[in-house]
Amino acid sequence: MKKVRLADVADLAGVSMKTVSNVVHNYPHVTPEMRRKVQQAIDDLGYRPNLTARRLATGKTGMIALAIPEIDHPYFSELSRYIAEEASRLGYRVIVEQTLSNPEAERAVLNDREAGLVDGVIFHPVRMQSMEVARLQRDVPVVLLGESTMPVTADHVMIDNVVAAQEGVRHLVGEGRRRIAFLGMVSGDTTGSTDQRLLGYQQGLVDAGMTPDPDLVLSVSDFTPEESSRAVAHALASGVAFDGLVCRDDRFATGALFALRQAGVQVPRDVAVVGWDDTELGRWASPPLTSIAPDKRELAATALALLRERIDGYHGIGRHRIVSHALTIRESAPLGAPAFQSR
Amino acid sequence: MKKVRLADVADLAGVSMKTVSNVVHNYPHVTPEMRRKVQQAIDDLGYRPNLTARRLATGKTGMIALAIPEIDHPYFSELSRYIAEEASRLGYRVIVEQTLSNPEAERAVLNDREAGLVDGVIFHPVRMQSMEVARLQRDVPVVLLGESTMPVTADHVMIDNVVAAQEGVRHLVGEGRRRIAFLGMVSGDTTGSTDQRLLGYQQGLVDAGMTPDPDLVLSVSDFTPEESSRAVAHALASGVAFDGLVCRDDRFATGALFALRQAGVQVPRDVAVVGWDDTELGRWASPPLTSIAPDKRELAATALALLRERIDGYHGIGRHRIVSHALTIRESAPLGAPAFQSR
DNA sequence: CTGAAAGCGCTAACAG
DNA sequence: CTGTTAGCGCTTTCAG
Repeated sequence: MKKVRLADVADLAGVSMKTVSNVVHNYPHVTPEMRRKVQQAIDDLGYRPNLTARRLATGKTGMIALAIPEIDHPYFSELSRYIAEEASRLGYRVIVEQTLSNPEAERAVLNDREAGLVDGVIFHPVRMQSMEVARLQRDVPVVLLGESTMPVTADHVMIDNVVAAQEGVRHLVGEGRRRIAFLGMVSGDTTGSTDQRLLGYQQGLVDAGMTPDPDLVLSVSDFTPEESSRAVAHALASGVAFDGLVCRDDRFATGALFALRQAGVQVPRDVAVVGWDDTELGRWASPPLTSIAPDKRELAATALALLRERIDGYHGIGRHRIVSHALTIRESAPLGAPAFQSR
Repeated sequence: MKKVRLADVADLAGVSMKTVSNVVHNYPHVTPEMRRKVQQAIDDLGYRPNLTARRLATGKTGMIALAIPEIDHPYFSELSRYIAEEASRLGYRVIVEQTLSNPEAERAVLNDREAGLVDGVIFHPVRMQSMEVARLQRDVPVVLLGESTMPVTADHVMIDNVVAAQEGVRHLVGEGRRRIAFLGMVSGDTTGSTDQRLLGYQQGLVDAGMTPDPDLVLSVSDFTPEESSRAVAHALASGVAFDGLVCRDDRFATGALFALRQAGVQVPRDVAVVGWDDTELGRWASPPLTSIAPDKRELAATALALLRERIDGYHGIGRHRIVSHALTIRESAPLGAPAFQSR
């Protein structure tokens, strides 16, 4: 019961390796009788093709790497799911590379010490700068995710963060909010996702004829709900007054909801909250979060489509794709619930 | 800038392939001068070893598969994170296999059509029965996760569900709850995780001198918070009265909290709720969930340790490991908040 | 301590 | 439509 090879099957069936291979691959032109005989031998021997050998011979691994900061961040776990599903649809297996936002780990994603592991990489960098990505990128096809400005050498998929943030602000303004804060600058987040969201937030205020107030931009010391909660609690304690809040992501929004509740501030009556990413975490928050919803499925499909083209030989310049988003309205910032009136 | 091979490096350096290989692998007995020369050639050529070829030659892939129902279920995404971290610590890469609780997909995990993809598999089945696992399991080392009764042919890691559920009940009883319900029978969940939790729940009631009431065992039609919420709403509407609730997992508990809130039932005053898995979802629920907390890190470490031993040649009988758990107390079922008294 | 050569198991070009 | 054979790139005895 050991190591059955293609050649063994060929021997038993009394045919050549090529014929066995043809059967394994379901090639059309094999006589039914031949096919039967070979299949018999395969079954008898319990033969299964060795993937590694096949890869060596074909030069294709049938695998892609998905490199993300944290597997268990709700946004990334949900995105991973769609990517896994789409990949499997295209016949790829996915190997997950968790960078934990570690610069070295991010570098290792592109600067791999060995080759031939995967056919392509989908990479969401957090610390790595555009230039560095360009410099390190080698022969492996790469599609970048996330909101930073990306090098023209790589493909890139994102949503329009500026517009999305503007829409979030517009929604709050439309509901009568006049002092709208932004939650989540994080030091070390060098890729500019937050910057773009902040920019859109400011733009949204200007669009509404308001003047951005620096005091209303809240910083968080780390990418956790705990820190977000702390930041909001601190702002409230410091007397920063706001009736609307746009958050960098649902996790931060979750922490914010907690802090507001602790402080006896009612949502949405006193403060309307908008999250980002539309994750399950926000969907079941109390109150459920209104959230900017990137089309994760489309994101996954687009990323894989681009990657596939690269794998199939496309060598052109980097392409940028903007994927659609929506504002999912829920209780934390509902329609028709003007400030200071309970529903 | 194409395909630099080991042989090319050897040529340039004017040494044999073996020597280059020795340098690449940091073998001790190479003269410093030789090493320098070879390293030079490696750098000049930008050589990187081809993993696939190495695998073919060594027979080891350095990869393990993690097969779970859903990547984005909070419990599994958190578990995945620890497994990824531990795997990377041991030098393994992880490929994620999402079964979506599909029987065929689960079968495919063990019954793989091709060999040589991974060195081992960590598998959390949901639909597959013990017998079937035993029947399908082949030569690849497998460690099973989850609570079903598992075949003696495979290793298995779990927490003691019965005891954990008893503890959950005991906690509620200690806080003065007298009508404690259990939420989450799901049809099609054939592995018995829920069964064991239910058993522990019943045992816990008996321990406290109470009589299990079938009406207090709530069924859910699918593994989603939505359905859980619906089930609880239905129970409330039907006049089922309870002052404590043990949930099959945090997701169900989240749905339950929602339904209770909608119905104007206060948690924990009117109903104290205990979740299961201690996920971020529950940590930020409102109120934050008391939850049975499997030690996910230990779970991951144990599973990988067992798998590693198998990969390294252990061929003995299946080993069962019980990993520790705790009851994390939070607001949904706090200490010192007897029923019908607000805090 | 280094070099030569025989695999690892499969694919694919090329004949037949 | 089927058979032969030369790789794919690395590891690893086994001599030297």
